Parts: sequence; C-alpha cells; structure tokens
Amino acid sequence: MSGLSQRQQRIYDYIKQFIRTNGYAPAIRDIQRELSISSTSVVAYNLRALESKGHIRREGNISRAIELINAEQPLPTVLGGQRVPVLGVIAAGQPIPVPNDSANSDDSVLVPEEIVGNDKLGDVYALRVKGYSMVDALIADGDIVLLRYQATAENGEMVAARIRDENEVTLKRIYWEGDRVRLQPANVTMEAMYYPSTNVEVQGRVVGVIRNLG
Amino acid sequence: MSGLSQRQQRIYDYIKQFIRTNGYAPAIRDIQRELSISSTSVVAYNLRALESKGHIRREGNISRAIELINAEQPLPTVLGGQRVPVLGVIAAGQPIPVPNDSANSDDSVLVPEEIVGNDKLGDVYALRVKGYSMVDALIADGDIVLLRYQATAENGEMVAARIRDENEVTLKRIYWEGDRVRLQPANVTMEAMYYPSTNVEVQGRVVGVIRNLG
DNA sequence: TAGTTGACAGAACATATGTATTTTTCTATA
DNA sequence: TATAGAAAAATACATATGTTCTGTCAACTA
Repeated sequence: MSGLSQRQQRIYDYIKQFIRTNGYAPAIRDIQRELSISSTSVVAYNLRALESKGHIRREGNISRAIELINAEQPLPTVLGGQRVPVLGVIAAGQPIPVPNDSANSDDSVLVPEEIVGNDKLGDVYALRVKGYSMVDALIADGDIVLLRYQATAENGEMVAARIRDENEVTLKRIYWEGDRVRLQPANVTMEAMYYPSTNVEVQGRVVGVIRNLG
Repeated sequence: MSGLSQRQQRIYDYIKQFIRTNGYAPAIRDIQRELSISSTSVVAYNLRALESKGHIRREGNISRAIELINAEQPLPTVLGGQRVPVLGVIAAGQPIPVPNDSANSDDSVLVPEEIVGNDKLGDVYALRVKGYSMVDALIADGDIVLLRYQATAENGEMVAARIRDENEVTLKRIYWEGDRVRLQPANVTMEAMYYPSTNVEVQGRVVGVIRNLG
C-alpha cells in the first residue's frame, strides 16, 4: 500500500474493517465519525485520492458504494462444481432431445458453482449454441449455454422453447402476449416469431454461459 | 428456500445477483425498478418477510444494508476442472494486481476443462469484468474472464494490457502498429487508445468467459 | 354477510448520505 | 519571508433512500 497519507491509510483500513464487520460499506459520515474527522468534505477528498490511486472504486452518488480493490471481497465460499450433460446442439430450427434422456449422452461439461448453486442441480443441462441468433444477448456461436429445466418462464427470460407442431426447439427470449407467444431473437437483424401459446412449450431457462476462446 | 412467495424469491435472487455484480447491495428503489414493482412499500413489505423468514439481515434506516444469510451447505464434491484465483476486477482505467501475488487472493473460480486444458494451469487466472467496454466481443458486465498469463500477444487477441506509466490495466484487443500499440475496445461507442510499444505490457490473454445468468 | 387478513398501491415524509463552495490552516520551497 | 499548493474545515445543498400512513382488493372465515 504505497503512497498513502496516514489519513488515507486509516480510512482504507476502516473501510476494510467495516465491510468485514457489517457486510456492507460505510457511509462517508460513518468514516468521519469513527476517525474523528472534522468534515465530510475531508473524507470525500481523501476517498477521491484513494480512488485515483487505485485502492478503492466508487459509484457516483450512490450510498455506501465503496468497493475495495485487491482486497478479500465478501464473495461466496467456493466449494466445488458439478457435471451436467450436454444434450445436443441448439439453433433456430433444430430439435433437441428432451432433458430426461440424459443417460444416453456421453458429453458433459463441468459447471462452475458460481453459475449454478449447489441446490437443484439435477435439472440443469447444457446445450451447444449453433449460429448467431443470440449475439445481442452476448451469446456466440459455439458457446455452451446452461439451462435449468422449467416449464414456465417470465417475460423477457431467455429460454429454450419448443414449437410443438413443428417439433423444433430454439433459443429465444420469450414474451407472453395474450393467447400468443412472441419468440424474440437477440439479434437486431432477425425477426421475432409468433405462435399460439398452446403451441409453445418452455423446456428450460438459460442460467449461464461458458465460452472457450483458448 | 422454503415458504417464499414468488415475489420474495425474485427479490432474493435479484439481491444476490446485484451484490455479485456490484459488490454492494441494492437500494429498495433498485429492486423496485428492476422487478417492476409499483411501490417502494411493497419492496419494504417483502424485505421484512424475507428477514423474518431468516433469509436476509437488515440494518434499520441504513442505505443498502442488506446482507444475505448464507444457507449454503458445504458440498465438497469436486469432480474435474481446476480452480484458479479470481485476482480482482478489470475495467477501463482500473489497476489490478499482478498475477503473481495470487497468494493473497481468497476468491477463486472453478474452471471447466472445456476452457482450459488440464495442462499448464498454473498460469491461468480470472478477473471479474466491470463495465461494458467489451460488449461487442460478447463480454458483459459481471462476466468472469479467464486469462492465461503471457507477455506477448498476436494482433487482434484480447488481452489484459498494462499501461506502465499510468499503472493501469484494461481489457482490450491489441494491435501492434510499428512502434506504437493500439488498444481497441470491443464497443463501437468507445475510442481506441494508442501508446508507445515500450509503455505497454501484456499481462495475459483471454482464453475463456463464464457468465452467470441464474 | 360482515369482519379479518395478507398482499399490494400510492403518496408523502424524514433523514441518511453524497457533493459543492468557500475559507482557513498547514507545508514546502524559492 | 513570501507564496503557491495541498490538506483540512465549515457550511450549505441536492438527492438518494428507508419509513409511514392510508386505502384497495381479493381470499377467507365466523
């Protein structure tokens, strides 16, 4: 911790300790009170210094939005991952097998628990994405998407949706519009598709993305 | 997560995701806006419910003082893949620690072997992405990027580059142009930056991306 | 049916909290 | 010493943010 004035060092240490104790960052006035600083402006002054020196990050005008850089962050304890089956490839117009028959799938992917919590892992599966229909949702060709099996979805969620009478499955954002459903690609060059609600079946919701650029 | 209404479940999930992305908790109005809830009082009402059910802890009258009470059961199962340290946050203009001092980092991420082969894992590390400077490369705010430490890079590769005399590190595509270097954000709304070659140091190359949408 | 209760809405309110402005004090140096 | 610049102080300001109050409405229930 180089080039900090004594006051800046004390402020930094206090923020660190406060976060460790409380789980959230102190307000400027908390710092002022604790360190017996005469004015909030002095705290603000030194916080700016700390930020420009790269020791903290702040979000303007937002209460208690101080993050420490290069310090232990209160991130969840990381334990282990889980393996889920890659059931197939998904693209506009491509059918996929139903998630149940994972037995016959010999491809699988290790899922970081950052993406999928330890609970309810049984109903997560993976699909390899074909095509660029989801680029605007930052999903590229070749990515692996992780889906949690669920038969319902909220408006705007990204889901694997099956069109029953065509027996096709696509990866789209879903919007319920009365008795019809809009399936919206995340690609401005592509058109939305509309189907009767009864003809669409949600097969799962996207909960994660894994990309290999190596 | 038992006995939660759907709304409470969504609020809980949003808080969790918000903290993971921002490092601090959302304000009541953040929750209200994101989940399209009509009134702050409804959020407050459900936060009280979440608290009395033991899922969160709050500090009265204090902004953003929501803590998640972690009910995560320690599941030790680790199958494959490798754990690499998450060394910090990377964003335009923010310094990160050099990959060597991974000792002091207690955050880590489990990497699918699909992204990083089993060999040469020692020089892989992870950074959490802050900001949208790489959206056109399909990397979003909050993503975790995996980097393999290397001091050289080919034109067009995505790298963590350190500008020596500013001691800053950014995630950019790199182009060597004679005795200068162009650092190109993957976001059409942002400008490229130019530096003398001698002033730029490659800290690693992006080999993977992990995103949590759960 | 009248009363009760849980969930939600709308609007106001109180204050917690980040910023800006101006002035004063300290400190290094020509 | 004079003086510029950094740091601190005092104060006011703007707004971000938690809380309260009153009311609606549907689902129960005596």
